[in-house]
Amino acid sequence: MLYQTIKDALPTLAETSADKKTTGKLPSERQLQQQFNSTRVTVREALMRLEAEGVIYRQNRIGWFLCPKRLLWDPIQKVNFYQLAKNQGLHARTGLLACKKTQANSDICRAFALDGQSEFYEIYRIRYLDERPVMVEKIYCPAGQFPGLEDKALDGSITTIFQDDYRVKVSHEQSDIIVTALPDDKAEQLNLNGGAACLKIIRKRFNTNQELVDYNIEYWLHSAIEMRVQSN
Amino acid sequence: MLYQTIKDALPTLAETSADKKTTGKLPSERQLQQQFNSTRVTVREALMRLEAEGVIYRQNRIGWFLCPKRLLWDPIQKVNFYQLAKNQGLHARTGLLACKKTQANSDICRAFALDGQSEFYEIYRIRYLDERPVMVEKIYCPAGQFPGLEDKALDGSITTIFQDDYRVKVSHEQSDIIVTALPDDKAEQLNLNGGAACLKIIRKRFNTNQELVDYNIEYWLHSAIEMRVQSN
DNA sequence: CAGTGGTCTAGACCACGAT
DNA sequence: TCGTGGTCTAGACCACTGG
Repeated sequence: MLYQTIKDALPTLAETSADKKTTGKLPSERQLQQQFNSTRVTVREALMRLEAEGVIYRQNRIGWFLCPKRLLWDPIQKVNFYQLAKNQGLHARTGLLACKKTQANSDICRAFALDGQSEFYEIYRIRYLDERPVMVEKIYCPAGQFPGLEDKALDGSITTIFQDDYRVKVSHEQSDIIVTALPDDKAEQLNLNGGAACLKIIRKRFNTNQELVDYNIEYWLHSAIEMRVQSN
Repeated sequence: MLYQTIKDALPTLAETSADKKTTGKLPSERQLQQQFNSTRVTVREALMRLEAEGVIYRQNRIGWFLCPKRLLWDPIQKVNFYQLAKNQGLHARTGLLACKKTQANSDICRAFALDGQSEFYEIYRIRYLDERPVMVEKIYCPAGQFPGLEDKALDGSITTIFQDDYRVKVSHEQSDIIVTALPDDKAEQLNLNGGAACLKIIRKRFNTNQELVDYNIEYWLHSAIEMRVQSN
C-alpha cells in the first residue's frame, strides 16, 4: 500500500519541498505520482489517509501540509481561548464573519424554551492558531436579552461582553462532541475541503438560574485539537 | 457532486437492498455505479465521505451499512460499560483477544515510573454493541501487582476484578482523546478497514495514593460514539 | 464459483491559485 | 497563463465472502 511508503517518506518530502524554511508544504500530487511511480488517484488516496490520521492537512486548491502540534483542550475547564493557546505557545486570533438577527432552527428554540418565531443573534466566527484556520462557530443567543450586541467587539471574548456589558454570568456548560465530516459551507470558510474529518461540538452555557445563555456550534479541524479530561 | 445525490437517496437505498428486514446494508458498489451512472472510484469517494460523516460504515469485504445510533458517553463519569449501554437500549459484550505478560513501550513505562525491563500484563479486548464491533483496547498493568491476572474472567469488568480480587480501587482517571485513523491491525480485529476515522483514547486510572493502576489505549469507531461533558 | 470489495492504472476536463 | 488541486471516466487484477 502506497500509503505506508509515503508516510515513511514524509519528513524528507516536506523538507525537499521547503523553499527556504517554509510552511511544511508537500510536493504537488503530480510530482508525488512521478516520484513514487504511481497515479494521481492512488497518491490522493494515500494522502487522504494521512489526513485522516492527522499527520497532514490540506488547504483548498493550495496543497498538502504537515500538521503542527495540536491544541490541548479540557472540555471541563471554562478557559479563555487566547489564554489556552498562549500557554501552549500558540498565537490565537478570532475573526468575525457575520452577525445578524435571525430565527433559529427548532433544536435551538427548544433548548431556549422559546417558540419558532423568536429572534436570535447569530454570530458567525472563525478561529486561527498561528494564522492557520482551525475552527468555525455559530453562537446563538436571544436577541431580546442582549440589545445592541451587534455593535460590540465580537472578535474578542463573548463571555467578557456578556459579563461586562449585560451583567450575564455563565456558571456552567454542557458540551456534546461527535466526530463527523466538515460540511462544505464550513469548509469554505476555513479554506479547507468539505468532507475532512472534524470535531463538532455543541455547547450550551447556563447562568446560575439554570437558564440557557447561549448555544454554540463549533467545527474543529480534527488534527488541530486534542482533548484531555480528568475525572474527579 | 455525487456524494450529495447518494446521501439523499440513502434511506431508499438501504430499504431496497434489504433482503427481508436485514441490517441496513447498501447495494453493492457496482450496483450503485450503474444506478447513478457513474464509476466505481467516484461511488467509493462518495461512500467514504458519508462514512466520514458517520452516516454509514463498512465492514471489510462485506459492504456498506447504515449506522445505528451512537453510544452516548460522559468521559467524566466512571460508569460501567454494560450499564451505560443498557441504559441506552443497547446490548454490550466484550471479547478477550489476548492476555500476555510482556514489556511495554517507553511511554507506558514512564507513566508507571518503571524502567523498560518491567513486566506488564497486556490485555487485548474487543467490545461490541448489539454484536457490532465498535472498539478495541489494550490494557497495561504491572504484572507484579496483579499475580494470576491471566486466569481471571477478563471478558468482564476489569475494575471489578481489581477491586474484588486485588483490593485495588480506582479513584480517578485521566483521558486523552484525539481523532485519528484506525491502524490496520486494529481495523482487522474490528472487521473494518484501516484508515477509517476513529477516536483514540488513552486513559490512565489512579488509586487514592495517586499511583497509576492501569494504562488503557482504546480505539473507537468514530460513528459509534458521542461524548457529553458537563462543566461544574 | 460468481460476485464483492481493495487496490491500482491511465487518462480527462474544469476552476482556481500563483505569477 | 501555467500548474495546481477537484472531480470524474473506464477500465484492470486480486483476495476474499457467500452461496
